[in-house]
Amino acid sequence: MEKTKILVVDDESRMRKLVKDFLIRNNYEVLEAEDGAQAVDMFFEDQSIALIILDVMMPKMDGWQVCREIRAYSKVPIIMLTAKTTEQDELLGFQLGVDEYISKPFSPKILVARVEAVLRRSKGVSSDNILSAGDITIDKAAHIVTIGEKQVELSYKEFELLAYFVENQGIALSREVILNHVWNYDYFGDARTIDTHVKKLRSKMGPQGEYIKTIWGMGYKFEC
Amino acid sequence: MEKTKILVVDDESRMRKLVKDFLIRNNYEVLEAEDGAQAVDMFFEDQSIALIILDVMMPKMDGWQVCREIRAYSKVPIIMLTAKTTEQDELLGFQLGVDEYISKPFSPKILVARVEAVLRRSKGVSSDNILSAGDITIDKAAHIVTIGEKQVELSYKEFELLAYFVENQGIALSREVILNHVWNYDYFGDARTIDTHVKKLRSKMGPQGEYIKTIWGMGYKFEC
DNA sequence: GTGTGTTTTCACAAATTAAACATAAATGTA
DNA sequence: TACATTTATGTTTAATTTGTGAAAACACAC
Repeated sequence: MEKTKILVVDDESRMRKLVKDFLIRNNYEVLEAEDGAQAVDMFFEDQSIALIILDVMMPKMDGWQVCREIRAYSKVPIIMLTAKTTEQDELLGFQLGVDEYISKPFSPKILVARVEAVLRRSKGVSSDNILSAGDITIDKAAHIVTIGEKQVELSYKEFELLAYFVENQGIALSREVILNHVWNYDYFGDARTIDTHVKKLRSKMGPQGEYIKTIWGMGYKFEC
Repeated sequence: MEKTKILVVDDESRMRKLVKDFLIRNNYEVLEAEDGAQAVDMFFEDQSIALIILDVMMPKMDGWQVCREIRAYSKVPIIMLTAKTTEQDELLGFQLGVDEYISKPFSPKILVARVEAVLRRSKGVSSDNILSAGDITIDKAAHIVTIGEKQVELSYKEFELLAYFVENQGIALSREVILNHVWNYDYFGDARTIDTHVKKLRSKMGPQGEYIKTIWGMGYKFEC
């Protein structure tokens, strides 16, 4: 699979390098921009940028302004780097559609964890009704699941369950939570019914069935 | 972890029960008030209420008035239940600081989704379940612990215990306190059980296992 | 009604974890 | 140092959770 592209915007080259290094070490592809104008240009030229990390403090055009311009056209996830986050900032950021903050100085682990969390969130919310994970494609409108080139025949419940897993990939889901979302809220059946569906899903999905991981004592998690 | 408390205000007990049921099934704690005065009283008595769901149409004091009184002192998120939302209503609500509307009749999914969205927003943008200490990162959503670059496989209890330690780093924790938080309050087993888990945690954590320090005659403390 | 496919329940085996126990090691105290 | 306590650790036992196959319940078309 293609590496995920991240655009890092900061006027300080040292900071850009720092962030870039962490991300590259975690298998991301990194583009750099040293000011807002360049960032906006790059973003509109390269449609495959999956995430933007934006420093707030920049000469000429500050991070908020960059955010505003990009948000006028795109819902791409944006993470803001701030010296320290005040409530004011958070409120402003929220109105502008910022997805996450990271306060400087930050640890590499936090940076990567936040990046992953934001990407995870944004994955589920694709513009149309098509979800995907690895080589699995789910067309919610047509109720069709494809793995690789081949279409997989799933029953209604199996489909709903898989779609829910993919919408929440990377997140550990308890049986209770799954029941509430995939079944109706007024369903009072046995939670073990999920196990049976998971079993059938795994067997129908072939090797990709292993994407559905058991979290012992907790529930399940979908992860490629 | 503590459940999130939601105050539901409606004069019709049937409607209260309906909303309450949905919320409880999603692991919220629900308080009820049957009129505005009671709602305001309850809110100021219980500081831990995280969200208020307010019916607009109520005898004596209507939802708008309740909202006004609460907003005079608090920024607690408020969701309004309306028969049908007119632009007028929205404008008024917006001025009063209403966070969200739900039109009756509503589906349980919509209710819970809105509640979750509002709570997420109110927690600040960065509401991700990521803890860290030194080079240890804990992603509570994904149920993943990373030390340095490497992922560590922990059992359910081990994960919960480590998360609790990291959430309370630097604080000396007695066995009793640990039992009450990581195990259930109604757990009456041997407190020495903790020792066994600490042992396994330390061994799985390698050198970082030493972050879990023994406080002789007292309990344990996590510190980098 | 019959037949077909789906969903749910159930029972039991397999896997995994949690708890208990026994003993060794460490710590604090007189 | 000797003794009492407390903690660490390796091992054993018990309990819990999950996987699986099969049967029962259900839904729906014919």
